[in-house]
This record gives sequence, structure tokens and C-alpha cells, in this order.
Amino acid sequence: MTDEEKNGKQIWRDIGWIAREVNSTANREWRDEHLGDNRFIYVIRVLEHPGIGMQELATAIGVDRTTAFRAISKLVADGYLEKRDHPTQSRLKVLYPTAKSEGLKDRLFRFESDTFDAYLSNLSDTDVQTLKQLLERVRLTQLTQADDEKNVK
Amino acid sequence: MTDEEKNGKQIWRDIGWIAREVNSTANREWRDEHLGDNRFIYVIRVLEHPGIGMQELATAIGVDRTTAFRAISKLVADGYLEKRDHPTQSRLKVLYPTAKSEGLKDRLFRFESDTFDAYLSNLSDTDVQTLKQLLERVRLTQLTQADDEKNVK
DNA sequence: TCTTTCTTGTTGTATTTGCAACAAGAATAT
DNA sequence: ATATTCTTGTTGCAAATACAACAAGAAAGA
Repeated sequence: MTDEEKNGKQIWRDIGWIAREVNSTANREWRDEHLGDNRFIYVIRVLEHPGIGMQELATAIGVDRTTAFRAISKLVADGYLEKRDHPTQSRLKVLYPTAKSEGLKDRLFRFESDTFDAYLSNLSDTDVQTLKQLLERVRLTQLTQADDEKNVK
Repeated sequence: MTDEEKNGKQIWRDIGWIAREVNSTANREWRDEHLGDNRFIYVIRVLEHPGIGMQELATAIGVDRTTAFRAISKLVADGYLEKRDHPTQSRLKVLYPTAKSEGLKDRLFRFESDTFDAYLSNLSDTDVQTLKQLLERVRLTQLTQADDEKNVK
């Protein structure tokens, strides 16, 4: 085992590679519904957390808030999301799914599960659990440092 | 443990989140040297594999070849890389580091190791090994399906 | 051989992305 | 209270990204 393999370099590379790979596959899948460019992710998150704030959503997904703003604007224009004023603070906006996105809910959720399950097909159930726990700890490490993640994972 | 936690959904989300987080941190770090937008990655790969082809590099990084082409063009213009004709097939181009990028080699390599090591600080050595092996298996699963990755990992 | 397919480099183009900046309301401090 | 800082929504802008398309050489098949 070389020196290179002792540090986290390869882990980062693998994570980056897998993320890009899954992402571009998913985006191609949803392009026809105008849900490419990661927009399907926004819809999934809003379906899971109706009433979520824009900033919260951006942080959860991990994109710049201006990027999220524009993606959301497009989703609103396409009828997938509804932007409402915050019940008490009129300055804030919150997001809700529409009938259109509710209609896609099952397909979206199933897609998300099935796609990544396919990538995990070579791993045993135990391995999957281990991987999930390790990744969560890595993510939470970052959370401690940055200290800017909300409760939406 | 809910049903949701049995499938790969959260793994994908964590991978995506970590990848984005590390990436944007790294890009901010190297922006001043005009090595933002993942360009530092190209330099690292060429330093590791002098003479690598453009297509090979694009595949290894996981971006479209036209994206790689433009990033490389910029790196050549900025003096970080040199583009040469393939020794035997003049149609092909291969990439080499320059004195400028060689001079950054140590800093680049150290950065790559240190950055991700920081994200792994909460994991034991055993955990890191486990995580690395599991991720590699996930990446190789994809390789089997897509069957379009070269020998550069 | 010759034709067809594949690979590679390259450019045009529409779209997305992130950063900087600004306005305005909220929270905090003095 | 009032001044200052923080947060959020929003737009302008430069740059990157991916996809389509094209040219030209390579490889493969007939």
C-alpha cells in the first residue's frame, strides 16, 4: 500500500466522481420534464418539507442561494412549486409543492431510491449500512466546522 | 429505522453534499491562481500522469470533453499546462505540466491530502480504510455498467 | 479496397452557476 | 431609541457547463 492510499485523497476523488456520475444520469432522466440541472432535487426536497424556506433549501442541497433562487423561479414558472409569503414574516418566502409535483411524487421518490440502489448493488446490506454511517459522520464533521447547516439533511 | 433509511437515498445525498462542499471550498482556495472552477484538479491529474490524453483526463475527472477542452485551453494560456501532439498519432493531443505547475506540485498535492483529511478527522484509520474500500466498490460498479472508464482513476 | 463506423479535437449556443451588490426588514448592541 | 449588523430576496454579470454539430483521421467490416 503506497503512501498515497493512506490519506483521504482517493476518497474525495471517488466521492466527486460518483456524485457527478449519478447526477448527470439523473439530470438526463428528468430533462424532458424540465427538471434537469438538479431541479428534480429541489422538487423532492419541497415534497418532503412543504413550507421550507429558500435559504434552508439552498443549504440542504448545497448550492448558492442565488442559484437556488433562479432554479426555484423556473420551477414556479413551470408549475412545479408555489412560492408563498411566510405566515408571520412577510419578508420571507416559503415553498410548497403543487398538484403537478404531487403527481410526480411517487415517481421521483422511486427514482431516487432505485437509481442509487443500482449503484450499491455490489454491496451487502451490512456494507450499505456501514457506508451510510461513515458518510454521515463525514458530513457532520463538515457541519461542525461550517456550522451553517439547518436541520434539513 | 424507517424504510427510507434502508435504501441508498441518503448515501447519494451525503455524497452529493460532501462533494459540493469540498469542491467549492477548494475552488475558493485556488481562485487567485486562476485555478478555480476545478482547474486545479486538471493540473493535479496531469502532474500525476504526464502525457495523459484529453479524453482520458475528461473521463477521469468526470466532465464533458468539451468542458475539459476549454478548461485545458485556459490552463495552457495561463502557462500551467502544455499541449503536445501525440508522439505517433498526430491527430491526438497529450498534456504535460510546465515549470509553473511543477512549482505548485507540492502545494497542490498537500492541499488535496490535507483538505480531505480534515473532513475525515472524526474517523479512525480503520473507518477511513473501510470507507475508501466501499466507495471504490461503488465506483467500480458504475464502471462495469458504463464500461467507459480508462485506467486512470 | 472501399465503405461505414468510431474517436478526437474543436466551435457555436443556450443555459446555469456563483459572486458582487443592493434594498429592505429583523435582530442585536450601545 | 437608534445605530449597526445580519438575514433574505433579488438582479447584473462574467464565466463555466453541457449538448449538438462538424471535420478529419483511425479502425473495423464488407
